[in-house]
Amino acid sequence: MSWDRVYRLVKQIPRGHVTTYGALAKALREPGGARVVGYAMASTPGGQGIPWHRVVSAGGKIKMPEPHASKQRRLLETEGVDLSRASIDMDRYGWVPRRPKPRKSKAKNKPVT
DNA sequence: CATCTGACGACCG
DNA sequence: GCGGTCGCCAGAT
Repeated sequence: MSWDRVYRLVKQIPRGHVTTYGALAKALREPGGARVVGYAMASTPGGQGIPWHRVVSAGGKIKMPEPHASKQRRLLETEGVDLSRASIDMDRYGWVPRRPKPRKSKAKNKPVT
């Protein structure tokens, strides 16, 4: 799993919606790589059009060192996401990332069956 | 090449 | 419902 894949998925998040690190990881078939996704966000070059603020932790809660947390909340509110609750209403704003294309590493020709 | 860290997730108390 | 611990994968040193 490369971060590049994560970035690509995050960029697909529609405005006004959010997803979770785990959801992205699962979308990439890496259920245990949730932290890798988060780490990828932390490493976001910035200015690359990557809406990292649309990515929250499981349950729709924002967990991250300030000042990013505050900034994320403000950005989400700007997109119309209701942060009034203790956690974001994933049932309402939760967006499920699509499978980009589960490429099996190399385009290895499958020997005729 | 081996070891530590890290925008996390799930479970236990 | 909240805080602490272990496990997870990939990168950086």
